[in-house]
Amino acid sequence: MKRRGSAESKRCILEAAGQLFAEAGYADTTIRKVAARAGLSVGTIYLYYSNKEELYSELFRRRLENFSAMTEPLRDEEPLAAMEGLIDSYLDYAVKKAKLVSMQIREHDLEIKKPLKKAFFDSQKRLISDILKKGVRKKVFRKMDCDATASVIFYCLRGMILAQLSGDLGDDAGGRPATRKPCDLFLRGLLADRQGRGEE
Amino acid sequence: MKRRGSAESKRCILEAAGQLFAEAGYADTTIRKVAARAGLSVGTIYLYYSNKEELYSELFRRRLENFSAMTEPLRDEEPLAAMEGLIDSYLDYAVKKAKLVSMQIREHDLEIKKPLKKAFFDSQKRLISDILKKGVRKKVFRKMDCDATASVIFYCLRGMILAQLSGDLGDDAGGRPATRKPCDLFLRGLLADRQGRGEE
DNA sequence: AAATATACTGAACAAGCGTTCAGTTTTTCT
DNA sequence: AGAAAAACTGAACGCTTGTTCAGTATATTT
Repeated sequence: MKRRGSAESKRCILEAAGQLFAEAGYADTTIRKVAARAGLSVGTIYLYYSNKEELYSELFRRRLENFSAMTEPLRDEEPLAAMEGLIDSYLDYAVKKAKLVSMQIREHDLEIKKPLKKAFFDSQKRLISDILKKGVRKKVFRKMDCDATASVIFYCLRGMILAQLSGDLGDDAGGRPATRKPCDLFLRGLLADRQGRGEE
Repeated sequence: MKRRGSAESKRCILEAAGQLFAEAGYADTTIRKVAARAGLSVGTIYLYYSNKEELYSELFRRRLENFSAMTEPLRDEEPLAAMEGLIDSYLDYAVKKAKLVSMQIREHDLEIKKPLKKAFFDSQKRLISDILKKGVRKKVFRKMDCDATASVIFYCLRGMILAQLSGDLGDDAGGRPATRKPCDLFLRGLLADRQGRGEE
C-alpha cells in the first residue's frame, strides 16, 4: 500500500526524528528508531535524506529559523521591555524544549552545524545590539560598547538556559522560571545611572 | 617485561584517557585508543578500571577538584577583586582547556557525572554567594538576594565559557580574553548605587 | 491491460564498540 | 631453584550502528 505521498512521508520522518533527537540525542537516535516511529522502513528514510547528518541538519535549520522569527519582533518594542522579552523568550524556550536544547548543547560542536549556528548567533547578537543602541539613544541605557555588550548578554542568556536545564532555578507558581528577578542583574548593569529599578 | 608497577600504570592510563577524552569526546574515545596511547593492552585497562564509565568518572572528579582548589582562595580577597578574579579564572580555564571544556559540555548530561556535577555546582555557587555577602556587608555591593544572584552569575560565567569556545570573544595582545571589559556588566549590576566604576 | 513511474521494504554488510578470559611473562617470596 | 603472586596480553564474543540494494507493491499513464 502506498499510503502517503512523498511530501507527507518526508514530513512524518522529520517529525519522528525531531521527537527522537529531542528525547535521546544525536548518537542514541538510530535510523531504525526513526523509521519505526514514522511508520516506515529503514530504506525509505534514505530515499528522502541521504544520511543521518542531513536529516539532523534539516531539523536544526528549521528550529533556528523558528526561534529567530519569534524574537525578531522584539526589535520594535521599547528597549527595556525588549530586553525583558528576550530573557523570557530564552528561558521559556529552555523550559518547553528542555530535552531538545539539551541535545543541541550535547552536539554543540558537530561540524555540520557550524555554519548554521554562526549565522544564528550573529543574527541574535545583532538583534540585541540593536536593542541596546536604541536604549542608549533614548538614554534608558548608559553609554556602552553595544556590540561587545550584546555578545556578553547573548552568552549569558545561553548560560541561563544551562541553568534552567540543570533544574537549578526552580519555577514559581505559574510554571514560569523564577529567574526573571535575579536577571535584573543584567538590566541593572545596563540602565543609565541614578535610575534604580522600581521594585525591590 | 613488567616495566611499570600498578600505580604507575594507573597513572599512564589516566593521562592517556585524559588527553583522548579532551581531543575526541566520550563516544569517540575508545578503550583501544586509550590502551594504545598508554602503551598497554586493552585487557590491562580493565584490570584497573572496571569499565569506561568509571575511567571517565575518575578523570572528571579530579578535574573538578582541581578547579575548586584554584578558585577557593578567592574567598579571602576583597569582594570586587574576588569577583574579577573569578571571571578571570573561568575565562582562563576556557582558553587553556578549550578541547576539554568542549567535551564536558558535549557530555553535559551523562548520568555518571550528575552527582559530581551537583556537588561542584553547589560549592561554586556557595563561593560566589559568600563573596557577594561579604561585598554587601562591606557596602561595596548593593543589597540583594545573594544566593539567587550567585546562581545567575555562576551560569552566566558558564555562558561566557561557551562564548570563549565559540572563538567569539577574540583576545587582546596578551592572549588574555578581551571579555573582561564587557564583563563589567555584571560588576556594574552588583555595585552599590552612585558609585560609578573608575574606568570608561 | 500493459507499461512505466513512484513508493516502499528489510535482510544483509561492513565496521566499530565495550568487554571478557584463557594464557603468558615478569617479579617476588620461600 | 621452585612456587606463588602480580602484571599484562590480544584474539574472540556479542551487539549495535549507518548504509545499501535487489526486490515488491501500489499508482499513473498510455
